[in-house]
Amino acid sequence: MTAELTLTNVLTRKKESFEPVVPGQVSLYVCGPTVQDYMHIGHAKTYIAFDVIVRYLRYRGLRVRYVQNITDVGHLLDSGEDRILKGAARDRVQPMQVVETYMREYFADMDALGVGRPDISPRASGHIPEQIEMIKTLIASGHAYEVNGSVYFDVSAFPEYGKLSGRRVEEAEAGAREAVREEKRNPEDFALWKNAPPEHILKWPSPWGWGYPGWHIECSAMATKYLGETFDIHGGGRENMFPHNECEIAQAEAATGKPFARYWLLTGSLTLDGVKMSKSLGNVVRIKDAVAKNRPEAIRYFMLSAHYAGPIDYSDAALEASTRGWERIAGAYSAARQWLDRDKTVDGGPQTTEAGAEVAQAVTDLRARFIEAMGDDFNAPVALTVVQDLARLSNTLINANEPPARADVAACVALFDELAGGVLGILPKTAETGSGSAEREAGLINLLIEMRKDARARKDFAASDRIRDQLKALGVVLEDGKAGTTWKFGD
RNA sequence: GGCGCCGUCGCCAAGUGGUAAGGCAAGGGUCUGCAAAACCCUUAUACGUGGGUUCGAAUCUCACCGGCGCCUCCA
Repeated sequence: MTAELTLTNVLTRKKESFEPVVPGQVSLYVCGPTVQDYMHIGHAKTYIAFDVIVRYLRYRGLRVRYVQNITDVGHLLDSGEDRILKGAARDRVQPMQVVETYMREYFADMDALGVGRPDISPRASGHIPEQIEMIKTLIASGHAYEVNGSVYFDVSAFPEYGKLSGRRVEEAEAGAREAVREEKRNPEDFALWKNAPPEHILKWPSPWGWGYPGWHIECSAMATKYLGETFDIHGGGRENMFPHNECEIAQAEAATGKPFARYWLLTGSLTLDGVKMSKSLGNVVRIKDAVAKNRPEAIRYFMLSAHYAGPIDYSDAALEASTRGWERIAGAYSAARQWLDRDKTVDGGPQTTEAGAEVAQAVTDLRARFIEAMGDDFNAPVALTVVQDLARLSNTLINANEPPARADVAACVALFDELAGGVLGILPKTAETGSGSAEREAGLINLLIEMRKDARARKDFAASDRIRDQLKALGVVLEDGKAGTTWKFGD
């Protein structure tokens, strides 16, 4: 594949051609979740976006190392203090038990959404020595200073601070408590290490006494540890651009003297019915609840229907519309697969047709359009339209008056698997080769379809409608097409 | 207040200098025992508003209006 690969680099505010540090390989770091509560659909947007980006890069033949951290310490212990520590005290559980619980929930949610696991999921609590080392380096180079057992980054010692978010130092405002604020030389300085009050449960020994790491140092330390001092892509949600991502850059570049991530990809935010989700408004939709009400593939379709860098508004109506759009693709895929299965046992169609060359060319064109769309800053919305066009091609083929060639239908199915399945991950899971019971189920349904076919042949429509209605009550929908009856799960 | 993103058909959404993709919804048609699905046709002379640049702008520029995100933990 030689199609171009460009992406919008937030750091330069330009669309650039992607050139990895090591040709053929991609090092990617994405800011992961703070595991202190159930994951919500905003997380789903970001991680589905990077899941598809990683799938596409691999599809293009690149070797990807995908690192995504788990924040289980740090700022969690600061603002999350009441939640974690009070809750932990009340329930008499260790903070790490809380963290463990939600980390498992996070992975379960991602699995349900078909989001592939990162290659490395480093936890902040497991990299305290690395963080301490980096802090020591920063102190030695004059970029940080210690006060009362805490260490702060001296923003004035890093002139480039603000280059990602476009903010200038003078604009920064300290958000820390007054006591902490007074310790700092400048209000915009931020904590690398915090002295632990006696009531803190999670704390570690350090050269500056017992304490815990600051909010941002984990990402700098873990990204450079697993990807190198300079790596290719850093991703995350746009709302973390400042201060989190900005501080990551400052820490890492001040410590190593080298550029940190070369390309920054930030995802747009998700709103719910037009407003931001927040716990105080009580309008947070958890992933597990969304998955209970919608097909995971349809949720992916919805998230991919808008460009990753832009915003998206979640609502029941929007999900409904996306589900309909997804069903067209899933239906076309399912129908084509069933056509192939039937064709094996019944009278096979012609192996080639005059239209064959045309179909082959169409398939080639669709693949090229897909690769080009995704290669242009991962334009998934356009990629989806290519899959929609494939659905039209496939549907037209198997519903035509002239029976299609088996090879043509097979080519459509293969392209569905390759693009919609492999890269976008939106093909119905139930259509994949299933367990023994799934095959038995399919066999039973096909038996009923045969019996209904016989009933229709002798004009016994009461019997044929009974089969169709009863199956529908069981969640199996029959659809009569030109080439025979297909079935799908539905309501 | 500062930084940044955005405003394209009823809804969602691509397009970022060359004359408006796609999906959903709606209307008409074909197919069907009926139904569903599918397929075909129709639906923005128009891209928040007003100027400017250009042979030419939804695309560049200025102003204004409106929405959103961040500036405090947040994907």
